[in-house]
Amino acid sequence: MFRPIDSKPNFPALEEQTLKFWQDQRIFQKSVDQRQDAPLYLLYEGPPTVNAAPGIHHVLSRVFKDVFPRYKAMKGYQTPRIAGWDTHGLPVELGIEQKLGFSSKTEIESYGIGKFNQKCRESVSKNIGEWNKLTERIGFWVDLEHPYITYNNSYIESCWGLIKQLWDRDFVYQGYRVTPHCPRCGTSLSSHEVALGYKDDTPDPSIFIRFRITSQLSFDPDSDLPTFLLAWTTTPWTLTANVALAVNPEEIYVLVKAVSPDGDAEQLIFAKALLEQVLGTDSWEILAEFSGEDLAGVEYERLFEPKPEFVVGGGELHAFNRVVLADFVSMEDGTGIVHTAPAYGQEDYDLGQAEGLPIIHTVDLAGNMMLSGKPWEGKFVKDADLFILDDLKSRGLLHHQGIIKHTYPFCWRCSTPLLYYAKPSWYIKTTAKKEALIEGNEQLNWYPEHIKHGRFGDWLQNNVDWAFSRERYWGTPLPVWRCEACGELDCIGGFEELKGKPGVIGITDDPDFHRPYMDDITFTCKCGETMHRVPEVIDCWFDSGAMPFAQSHYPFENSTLLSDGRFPADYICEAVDQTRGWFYSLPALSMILFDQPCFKNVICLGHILDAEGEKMSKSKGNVVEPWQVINQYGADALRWYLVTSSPPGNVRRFSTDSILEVVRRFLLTLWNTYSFFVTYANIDKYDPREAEGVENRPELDRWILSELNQLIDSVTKALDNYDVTGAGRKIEGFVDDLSNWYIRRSRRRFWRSENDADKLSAYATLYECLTTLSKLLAPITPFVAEEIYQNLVCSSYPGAPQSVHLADFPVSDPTSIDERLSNDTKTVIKVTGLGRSARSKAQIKVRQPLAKVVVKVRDNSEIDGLKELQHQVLDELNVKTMIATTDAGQLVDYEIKPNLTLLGPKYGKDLGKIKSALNELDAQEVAASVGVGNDLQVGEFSLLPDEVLVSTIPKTNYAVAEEGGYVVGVSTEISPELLEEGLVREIIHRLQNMRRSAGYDIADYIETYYQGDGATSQVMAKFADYIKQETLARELVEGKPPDGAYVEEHKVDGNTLTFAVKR
RNA sequence: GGGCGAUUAGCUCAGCUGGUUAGAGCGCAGUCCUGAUAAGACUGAGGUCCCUGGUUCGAGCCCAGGAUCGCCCA
Repeated sequence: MFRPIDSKPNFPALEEQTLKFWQDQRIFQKSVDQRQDAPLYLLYEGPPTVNAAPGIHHVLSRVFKDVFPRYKAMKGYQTPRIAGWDTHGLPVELGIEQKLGFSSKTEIESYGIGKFNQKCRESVSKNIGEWNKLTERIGFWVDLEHPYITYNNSYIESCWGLIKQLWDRDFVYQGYRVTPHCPRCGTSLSSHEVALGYKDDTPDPSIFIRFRITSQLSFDPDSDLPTFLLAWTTTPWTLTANVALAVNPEEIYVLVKAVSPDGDAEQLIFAKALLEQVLGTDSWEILAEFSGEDLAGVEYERLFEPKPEFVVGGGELHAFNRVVLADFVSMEDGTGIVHTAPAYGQEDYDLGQAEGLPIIHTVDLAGNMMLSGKPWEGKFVKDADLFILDDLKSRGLLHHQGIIKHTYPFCWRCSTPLLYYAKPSWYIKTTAKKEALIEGNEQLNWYPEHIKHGRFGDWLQNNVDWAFSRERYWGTPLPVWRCEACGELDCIGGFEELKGKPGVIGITDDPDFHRPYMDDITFTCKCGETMHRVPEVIDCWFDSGAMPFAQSHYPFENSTLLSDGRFPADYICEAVDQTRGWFYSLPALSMILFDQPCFKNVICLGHILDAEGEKMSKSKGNVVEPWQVINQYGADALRWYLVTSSPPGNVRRFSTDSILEVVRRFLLTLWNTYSFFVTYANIDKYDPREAEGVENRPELDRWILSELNQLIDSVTKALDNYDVTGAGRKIEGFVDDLSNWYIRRSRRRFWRSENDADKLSAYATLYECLTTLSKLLAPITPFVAEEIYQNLVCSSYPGAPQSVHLADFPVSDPTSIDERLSNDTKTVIKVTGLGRSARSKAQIKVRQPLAKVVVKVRDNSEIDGLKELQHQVLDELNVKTMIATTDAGQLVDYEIKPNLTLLGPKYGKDLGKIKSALNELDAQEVAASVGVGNDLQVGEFSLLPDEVLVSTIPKTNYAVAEEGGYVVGVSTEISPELLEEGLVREIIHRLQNMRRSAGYDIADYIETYYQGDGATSQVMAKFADYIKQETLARELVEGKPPDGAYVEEHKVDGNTLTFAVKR
């Protein structure tokens, strides 16, 4: 006996029971342990940042992370999965800052770094609890009991070990990094914060400046006139830090003779494309034309001579500045010559690095000009602009000026304009491994594929060194100590190493590897003075990129990690915003350190928007709360929706209505087939063990088993190819076939009272479909799969695996696949659909039997197939005979068309003529002639039979429906015998409904009473046996019903009848 | 401003190498069927395949430009 089930399931409640079963029996544990000696299949869990509670988008990635390891576990792999939590970083700090009401770093420091970091730790620890709860509830199987947490000492120490390896191989250096800086708050802003504060239509000066050339130019015609490079900027104050002018090597530049706004003749060099925009349409003359490349190295006079201490880094400052080449120089606005100040722009800085240009700082962190003896010293940069312009004007270097309105970032806290400002920073020299990174990317399988050479490939092509230090508090401390006296640097690769340093002090018994405790540890330098840790912590992306190693405390433990099969991972999955985050930090570290990529396959998910296509955000209040969905519909419904609704890489719109649709269309359909099976199997006391190896199954059973085995094939292929959406959609199609064709067609086989071979075969077949489905579904909807498996398999087979997730994934049996039968059945389904359509047009209900159906199919093999299965057609359409043919002559008239696929390539432009000539011919004649294989003369062209397409138009003496080459007609004449039969069917239908209304059980026997006049009650008597059999009636009595009977009055075919039923 | 992606019915999505009348599910209206079904079948309404050009005998699909939305970067 199977456990009886509710035909109206409460999925969330069922899932809670399943969760409890998994926990009590430690099924996840077992699913990993039982494959001890099997090959490994590894997922790296990209650690979610636990600075807030999880949202629906986290459910998305966690479901996609879950499916493949579950699948591989059933395929025989060992699949350990370690959970991980990303706990460091600015978002966590900002949350605490907000809670404490701080707006600057000085406030944090006076509050105390130790106390501040403690708050950060408490905040993320609390969130981990929330994340654990949701992770378990959605059935994401990952080891939550032994997670890696980036704030743990062991994790931090691994990061130190890796940094030390980079350090020893000269991959770490100190340089500058240009960050958006708020001069009022005195702090850098993250890109997210910058995005909060862009303002359109910000007015700024737009100025054109002359730079006097000092080189001899090869293309300079002999002239006494002074020659200038003309450059453009919107930030005059940065001119004080100019070190180069950049031109685009691909663009055309010109030397023009012009009259200046002041009326003097002069020679100017700038981009030809911007000539009219800058100088207007006349008053200039082109003297020479050349490419930007020709300008490389041209030298010019500096506008301002910096004090020596202003030069803080980069290359040497030469007597003259020079022109350099840069692809990013655009012809959109300005002059095509870009003023370059590496201290005040990211592009400028990168260019400076590439060209070995010096870095000049003329502004302090408060945004004030440094002391230079000029009129603008000590002024805020925006105020200094005026003084600087005056100065340039007085020296004849300002060509002209105006105002531009553009988009500019402001501080989201205080609305101060942000300055791009180069600050000291530590770098990892990723550019040294750029080619290896690009090569490594070739070895990765990206889903969707376009990311590989698109977004991610481009990012690698434009690789710049990784600025990995942060001037913050809650993060892995950079393990570099510096001697204040001699400047000696020492990178520490582990805690033991630190403890062993000469003269080390400040180490406590129970150390915390965070600030400020690490800041307090000092040791003695070779020179005899004290070494202190530098103040920076590291980018939390380094933390996450280090997870393949740090999650195992490598290299301090697990020394064989890289060689024992635990590296690289088979699979990772995150959303598309990670292309420059984790998708990068992960291979960057493993390629640089170990020369190999650390994962093989990656699914890159699209983002989730709300039902209107708007981004979900707290301020809009359109954020979907995952718990609400799960509690209402269940985790399986959510999982199925996320997996099947759209391909993983797409942006998707999320609405709870769609979840309801998924429940109805898929989960309930599945449930109903399951419920149907259990109901009847229990009535018949069906035992699957008796039915093993049933031979000679009827074609309907062979058909669904053929479909089932094809399904196993295609699901396996799809999942092997990381296409879970395809797998899910295939399963959906099968469940639809199973429910709406197999079971519908088989119902009578299950109702029959005798237990014959046919019935046994039906049970065995449906049982096999359901148990196989439970395994196919296990990776995607693990809960309902478990429910079906437990009830159908475990109940009958005590020796079976304890859980569906401990079972093997089904393997297709090729001998069960009968493509011919599958195709023939497809034809039958098509034909019956058309038949019903035809009946519907003639308004003849299916209960009314008809004499004949004529089916026109596309070829002779379909005729054979259809004849093979004709009883299905007869039964479905309730007709007596079927005629199958390829000639629709008795149903339709003919229509002819040119076969464009063949004629197009052959006749090309003459196609138009052929088309109109063909229209002139008699379709009936052409059809007949072409049908027997004759060529066809059309105007001047002779067409082959294949080159003419013959199709049909329905005639009137049948009710006809047509689609895709099939034509189905049902005869509309109804004889008295057929009418009588229809009447009997109608009566049975009414009685069945009455049984139901009376609330009788399916298997209850009844007594039936009827009273009435005319033909209808005669029919009752005539077909009494048949009616009794169909409605499970012991007696059929004409006369008054006894007390307690259920009575209804009916109008059947114009006669009034009183029916009564009694148990 | 740059890069990547998307745009097909009211909604969610298919659509093969360019080929004849662009499909499914949901929703809506109607008819039918039902002894598993919260279901199913059929019919109908619903399409500027984002727009504009181009290539081609022929474009939802290829090319160019543009629009809108999303993401990443400025």
